[in-house]
Amino acid sequence: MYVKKTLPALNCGLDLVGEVLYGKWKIRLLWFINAGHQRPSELQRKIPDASRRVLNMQLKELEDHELITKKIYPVTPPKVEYSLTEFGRSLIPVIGTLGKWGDDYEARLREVISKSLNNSASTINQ
Amino acid sequence: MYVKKTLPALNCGLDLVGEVLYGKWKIRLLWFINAGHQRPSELQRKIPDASRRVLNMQLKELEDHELITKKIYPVTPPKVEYSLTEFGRSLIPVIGTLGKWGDDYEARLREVISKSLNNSASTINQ
DNA sequence: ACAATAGGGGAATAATTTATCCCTATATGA
DNA sequence: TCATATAGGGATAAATTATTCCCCTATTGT
Repeated sequence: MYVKKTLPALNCGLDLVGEVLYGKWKIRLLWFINAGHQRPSELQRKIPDASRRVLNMQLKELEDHELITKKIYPVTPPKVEYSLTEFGRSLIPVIGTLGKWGDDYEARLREVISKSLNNSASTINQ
Repeated sequence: MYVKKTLPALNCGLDLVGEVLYGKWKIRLLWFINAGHQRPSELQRKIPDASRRVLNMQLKELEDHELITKKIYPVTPPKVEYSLTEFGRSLIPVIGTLGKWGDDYEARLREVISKSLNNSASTINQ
């Protein structure tokens, strides 16, 4: 298992938020769980660009940070459901704000993102 | 220069936000620039945990994404000032929300973060 | 002549994160 | 018997991100 070699900086609130939210899919995981997609396979279908493996790992971290809980039903085939904790739920409005900004500026964002992608890649990358 | 090999997913607003904000120091850079710390050396002093190099790289990306502008004064020793664009300024309330959540739950966050750090590292890492 | 200041950039390397591949287990349906 | 669905983990490879080290510019002060 991988162990961090450098300790994170934890000065202000922003550092702390970064520590629990920094991960490519974490915000989306929280968002989808909140939206009622609680089972791993559902989440994987919702986020097809992420590998199964990394979703499990990030879910584990969210669980370690007490933003979600995992309930395992002792049935076959196995059934698992994730839910937001009270703590995790308190993050939802914050993520909502983030998503709203993204939606509000969607066109602008697509423009600047594709501009800077083209900028660095004249080379072929599929 | 490094060129991305996998294209980012850009489905919803959250994906787009992620694309421009995902970077270890970007949010803090925006925050400090907004707070009036506009010169590179100031920013480096404010964020001593980041290397000078990576701050320059992330500032460049923020500039490419049109969230900040860079003004170079033709003097010696050189003087550079970053400012938020109108677009970048629109992000400040969002970052504020994020930071407020971090501040509100500071104690709780420190607790869960250090718990999960200890959890994985029984090994020495300074 | 040399150091300090202010700002940067290239190359190599280290650290971290994500992806791929393959394996486990049980029950159901073809 | 074999495929499918469900959930997950280990090992390894690849991709990405960040750090370190060294170099360059020009001026002012010692």
